[in-house]
Amino acid sequence: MFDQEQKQIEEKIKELLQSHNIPVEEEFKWASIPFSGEWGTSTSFFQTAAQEARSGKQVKVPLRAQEIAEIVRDHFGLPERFSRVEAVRGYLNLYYQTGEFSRRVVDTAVQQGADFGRGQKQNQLVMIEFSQPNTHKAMHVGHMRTMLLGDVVANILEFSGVDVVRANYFGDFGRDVIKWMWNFQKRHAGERPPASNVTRWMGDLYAESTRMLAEDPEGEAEILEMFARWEAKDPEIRDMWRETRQWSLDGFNEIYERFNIRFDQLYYESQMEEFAKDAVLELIESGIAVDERHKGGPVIIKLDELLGLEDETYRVLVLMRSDSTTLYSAWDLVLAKKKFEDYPLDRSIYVVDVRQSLHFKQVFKTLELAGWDKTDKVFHLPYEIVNLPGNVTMSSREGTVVLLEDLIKEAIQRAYEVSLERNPQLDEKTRLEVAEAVGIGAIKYPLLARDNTKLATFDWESALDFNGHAAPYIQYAFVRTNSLLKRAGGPLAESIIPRHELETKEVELIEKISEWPQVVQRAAKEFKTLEITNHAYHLARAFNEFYNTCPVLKADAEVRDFRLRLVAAAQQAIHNSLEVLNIPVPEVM
RNA sequence: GCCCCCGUAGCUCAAUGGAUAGAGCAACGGCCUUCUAAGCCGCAGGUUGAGGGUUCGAGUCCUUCCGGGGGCGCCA
Repeated sequence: MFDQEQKQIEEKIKELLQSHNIPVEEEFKWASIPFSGEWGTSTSFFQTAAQEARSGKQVKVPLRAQEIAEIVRDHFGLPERFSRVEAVRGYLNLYYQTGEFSRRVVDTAVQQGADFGRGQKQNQLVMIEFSQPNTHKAMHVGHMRTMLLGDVVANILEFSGVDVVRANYFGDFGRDVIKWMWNFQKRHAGERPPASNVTRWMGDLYAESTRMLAEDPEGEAEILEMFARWEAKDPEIRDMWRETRQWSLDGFNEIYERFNIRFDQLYYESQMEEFAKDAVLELIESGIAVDERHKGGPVIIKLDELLGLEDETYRVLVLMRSDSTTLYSAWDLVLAKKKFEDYPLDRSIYVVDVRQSLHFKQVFKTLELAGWDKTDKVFHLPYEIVNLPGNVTMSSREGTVVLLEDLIKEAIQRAYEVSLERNPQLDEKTRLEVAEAVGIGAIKYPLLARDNTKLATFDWESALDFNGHAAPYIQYAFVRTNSLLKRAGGPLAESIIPRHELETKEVELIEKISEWPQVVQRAAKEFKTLEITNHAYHLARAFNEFYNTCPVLKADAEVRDFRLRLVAAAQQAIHNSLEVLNIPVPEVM
């Protein structure tokens, strides 16, 4: 937010160093000063000193860094709008004239409103593929991570200035789907799904199909036959498939709506499968894939051999079964290209769990070998899965799942109970809205606040714990800002330079608000939702501390006017961070 | 066998290679006739799994171990 000042100071420092025959760093790193009640920016001279040492000068780096910092301090004077400059342990610390900078931070947040922190348009188009549920199965807590990660990374990129296409890729056919239909036809012909909780019903029938198959000696053959009819596009089977698939898709949409997640582009595995056979044949023709079907084997690509690698690295990719049906590796080859045919993409991101890392390495390498020129634009964004206590993997087949529907229901119920306790006089309609917002936020937050590479373990107790570092804490801070501004009534005062000595908590809050734009950029660069949750939490905490220390409505007129503007700025920053996280923002709690 | 990830306070997790490694939970002690206590303050808690290396500087990068998890030819 203070790029201009930093640039100017950079230039001055460079000149100064040059005139002292001290080597100049190409790039300046600016960081905030560890907080001590004042607020400012700092840079260090360790690298410069180290460069001197390397060029043969006899210097001790830390001492020399401090020396340089002092030289700069002494010859620098006080830059405009700064209150003081100090040289400490190799660092040059520049303290802001808090009044002027505070005004700018507050004004920026208030004026830019919903756009506060939004990056400049970059003329870049990125596709993010996420969620990828399998139809005819339930949606469980394990499916939540890709949904939330994909959705919020998309928001982050969008907010940072990139154009985004949100894509979903449904697993809508295959053996498991046929198995479901086989059981449905035998035991549930003519039935319709219930009005709500569709995915549970679909999941129950899937589990039943697994049980029934185990005790039905004819089952295997019947399923194979049905699969063959599906492949032959038998109208009866295709109709049943389309209809039942839609039930699943409708069920998924219930959950997406609950989470406020939308997609711009839907892909289906069945769609890719149609083109996959030709793609595989081409790879055989071009000598990349090896056809072992004549000896009862599959069609494979021996990647390491083709690349002349001694160590096992890419291993072998199987594209087609010995019975000439294609595998998902082949579909992914088709889809990767199709995305770029559909959109002029600069980047194509796959949000898929870490267990598929090798798969994507293989697919991308295969495309490269086949001469596709866009493999530098495709990127697998892996995340660790959600387990159950005792390192139990969630599996529809094993029945070791916590259904997403149940979690959502429980979380909202719990939020409702807490609301009754905390704020009894709320009317019923509002309370239901609050419960929804708090419940949904509470289950989203923990996964977004965890590094993608870290395994998550689901347990009911912590999932329903709304205390401390959690979404309700941030939502509550927002509600407090809201309450203050409402009570104050009327429009905010005009832009104000505070005349009073700012309280530490005020300065701290202003600093957090000022950091928001750069947090967005860093999160976008690293695809890290964690950056946003951390910052939202820090904003909320800074506000809560301010709230407890600094009277707003009861302060003297001038202080009150400034603090109300500060509250509005904090509100905006908190609001925008929750928006990016796609966590609901309740007006009251 | 080859490859990937994780290891930080009692527990769950943070920390663009930068200054004194921070939060929450749990424990203990305070703060509601004062802007909503889903809050705030205090207290305590650490050989960052171990060794070696790179660097002015390492929880962070490299390397060797140890412990845990995951992936590796016809599931997705």
